[in-house]
Amino acid sequence: MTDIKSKKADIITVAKAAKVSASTVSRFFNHPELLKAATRKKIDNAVRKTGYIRNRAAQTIHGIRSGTIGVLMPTLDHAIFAEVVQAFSDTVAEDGFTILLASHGYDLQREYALLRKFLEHRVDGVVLTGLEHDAAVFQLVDSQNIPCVLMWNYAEGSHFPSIGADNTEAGRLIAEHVLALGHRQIACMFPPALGNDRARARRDIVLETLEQAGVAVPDHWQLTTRYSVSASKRATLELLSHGPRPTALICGNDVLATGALYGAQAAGVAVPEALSITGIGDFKGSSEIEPPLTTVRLPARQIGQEAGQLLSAMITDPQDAPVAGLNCPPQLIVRGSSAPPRSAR
Amino acid sequence: MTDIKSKKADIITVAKAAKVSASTVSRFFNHPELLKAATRKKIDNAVRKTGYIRNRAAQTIHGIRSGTIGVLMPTLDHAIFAEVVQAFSDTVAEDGFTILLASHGYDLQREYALLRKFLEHRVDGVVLTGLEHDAAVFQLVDSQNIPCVLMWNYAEGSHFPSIGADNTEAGRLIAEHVLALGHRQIACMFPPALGNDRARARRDIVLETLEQAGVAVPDHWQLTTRYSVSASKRATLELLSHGPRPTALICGNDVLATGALYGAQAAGVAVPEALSITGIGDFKGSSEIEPPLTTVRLPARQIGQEAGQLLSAMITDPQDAPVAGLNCPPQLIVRGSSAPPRSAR
DNA sequence: AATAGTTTTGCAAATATTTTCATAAAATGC
DNA sequence: GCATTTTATGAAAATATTTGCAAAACTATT
Repeated sequence: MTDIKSKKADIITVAKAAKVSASTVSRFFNHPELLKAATRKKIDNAVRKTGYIRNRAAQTIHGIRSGTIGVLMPTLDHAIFAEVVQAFSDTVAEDGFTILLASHGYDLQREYALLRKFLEHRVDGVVLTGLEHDAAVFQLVDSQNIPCVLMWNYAEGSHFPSIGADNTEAGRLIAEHVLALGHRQIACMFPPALGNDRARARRDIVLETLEQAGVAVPDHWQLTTRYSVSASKRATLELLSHGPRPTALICGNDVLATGALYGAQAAGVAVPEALSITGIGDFKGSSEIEPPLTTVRLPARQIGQEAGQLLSAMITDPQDAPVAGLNCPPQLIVRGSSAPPRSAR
Repeated sequence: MTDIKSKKADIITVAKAAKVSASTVSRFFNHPELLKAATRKKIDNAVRKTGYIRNRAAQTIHGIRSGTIGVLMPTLDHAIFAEVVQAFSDTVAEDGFTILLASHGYDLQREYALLRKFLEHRVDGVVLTGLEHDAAVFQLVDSQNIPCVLMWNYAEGSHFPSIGADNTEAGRLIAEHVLALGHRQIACMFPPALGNDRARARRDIVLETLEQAGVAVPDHWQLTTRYSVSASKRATLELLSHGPRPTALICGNDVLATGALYGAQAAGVAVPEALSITGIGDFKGSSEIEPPLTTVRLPARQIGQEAGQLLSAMITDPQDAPVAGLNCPPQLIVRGSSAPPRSAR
C-alpha cells in the first residue's frame, strides 16, 4: 500500500492527501476524539498511502515529552545487569517509553559525558546504577530538574530515590551465615572496588563482621579478582595450591563463586566438606550448579520493575508519584555449597 | 557556576549572555573553526554560566542525523546477546552514536511495532537480530531507506547485510565432531524454534548430519527445553533416569549444555566417560566449567564490533561503506566434556 | 426558518535550531 | 591610506510539528 516516494512524507503531505489541514492530522494522532469519524477515516487512509511516520523530534521541541528514558549502566557484560535492564525496559515499555542505553565501564568521567548526551536527546528521565556518582553528575541532573532514580542499591537518604538492595545487609547476611556454621579459617574474594560502591560495601561489611566475631582474614586470603569465572577459578586454584587452606571462601558475587567452585573441583577439594563456598546475587544457574550455591538473593527482576514503575510515575504524574526509594531486601539462600567445617562435625 | 534558572536555557539565552547572535552560538557547536578565538571564549563562558545543553531534537528536524541507532534484540536475558549489544554499543559510541534499545521477546509482531517507534525517533540506522523477520519489517525499513544490518547470523544474499556466524556451519561442526568420536547413541536438546531462526537452523542441520551418517535420533531423545540452566538440568535428569542412555548429548547452546552437565553430575553420570556433552556458543565460563565444555565458538564480541563498524560506516559514509555482510566463522573448540564412547575405547 | 449551542476544522503563531545569504569587520596588497 | 580580498557575524527563512483562537459547519430548539 505504501507509495515509495523519494521524499519522506511529512504531516503536510498527509494533510494534502486527506484534503484536510495539518492541524487536523496532528489531532488525529494526539486527540483523535476531537475528530469526526469520517475525517479520521480519511486521514487513516492518507497515512497508510503515504507511509507517514510521525516525527518525535518535532514534537519534542514543543516541550512535549520525548518518550525516552536514559539508562546508564557500568556494563551489560554481567548477566545480572542485563537482567535488570531487561526488566526495567519491559516495564517502561508498557507506558510507551523507549530506552536510550549506554555503559560507562566503571569510569565516572565517562558517565558524566554520557549523561550529557542523554540530556541533549531530551530524555524524560534517567536511571543511574548504584549510589555513588560524581558530584557533577548529581548537579547536572538537579539543574535540569529531570526525574532520576538510582537503581540496584538501596540506601536511605540517597541523593535521588534509590531502588535496590542494601549491599551492607547482603554482605552481613553471608558473613554471619559462614560464622554461624562455625568457620574461623575464612578467605574472601572480591572484584576491584574502584568506581564500584557495591563491591566495596560488600567487602567492607564482610571483613568487619568477621572481625567483630574475632576472625581476622590474613592479607594473602583477601583476594581481589576480575569479575570473571576464569579469573576467580585461577585465583582459587592458586589459593588452594599452597599453604594452609581456609575452610570457607566468601565470594563477592555468584560469578566469582562459580569460578571458585570450578577451581575447587579442579583442585580436587570437596565442596562443602573441605571448603564452603558462598556467593552474593543468586544469579541464574546458581541453584543448579553442583553443589548448588549458598548465596544471598538480590531480586534483580523486581528491582528493574520497581525502578521502571517509579520513574515512569515520576515522569507521567510528577505530583502523585512516590518520592521515596524502595528497599528490596536481600535474602540468605542456603544451599549445598556451604556446611560446617570438618573440625566442627 | 551553573545558574539554576527556573526555565531551561536555549540557544537564545546563551546568545544574549554572550552578546552574540543565535547563529553564532550554533556555529560554536557545529563549525567552531569559523569563529574568532575571542568569540569562542565568550560563548564558552556563556554556555557554562547558563548551563545550556544543546537540543538534538531541534537539530534533528533539520534532517541532521539524530545520532541514535536503534537496536532490536529478542532479549537481553541471554548473556550472549548482552555481550553482543555491549560490543556493538561501545563500537558505535566511538563515533558519537547513542543506542536506542528494545527487545521483542521473540514476538515478530512486537518487533514491527518497536521498529516503528524507532523510526518515529528518527534513528540513523537499525540493527535487527537474526535473518528472519516479518515481511512488513523489511518493507518498512526499505521504504524509509534507512541503513540496516542483520546481526548475529550470517547468510549470503540476506535482505540486508548480515554480520555473524553461520549457524548451519556451527551445527554441522558439532555434529561431525560427535560422530567422529564414534558416538551412535545420540540425544539432542534444543530451545523452542518458534520465532528463532538460529535455534531452528542448528537443530535441523544437526539432525540432518546425524541422519546422513546413518544415526537416527529417536523422538524421546529429541528434547525441547526452555533456554535456562534449570530447565535443561531437569530435562537431562529425566533423560538419564529411565530407559537406555545415549552416549552423547548435543545441546543447542552452552546454557543448555551447562544445565545438562549439572544434571549429569547430579545423576552421578560421569562426563565424558559415560556421557559426552556438547554446546554451541562458547559462552563465558564454558572453558572453566568442570569438565570444560566442548563447543563451537561464536565470536559474539567480534560480531558486535563488526556490525557496529559497518552500520556506522553506512550512516556516516554511505558511498564508501562496504555493502556486504561478514561471515564470522564458527570454530570447533574441543575440551574435556566430549570423548569417544566407552564401547569405542 | 431563524437562533443558539455545539462540534469540527483551519489559520497562524510558537517551538529550538540550522543554514543561506548578505553585510560588517579585519587583513592584505599596493 | 585606499581598494580588494578574506574572514566573521547577523538576519531571516526553513525545518516538522503542536496549539490557542476563531471561523465554519453542523444540531437542536423553538
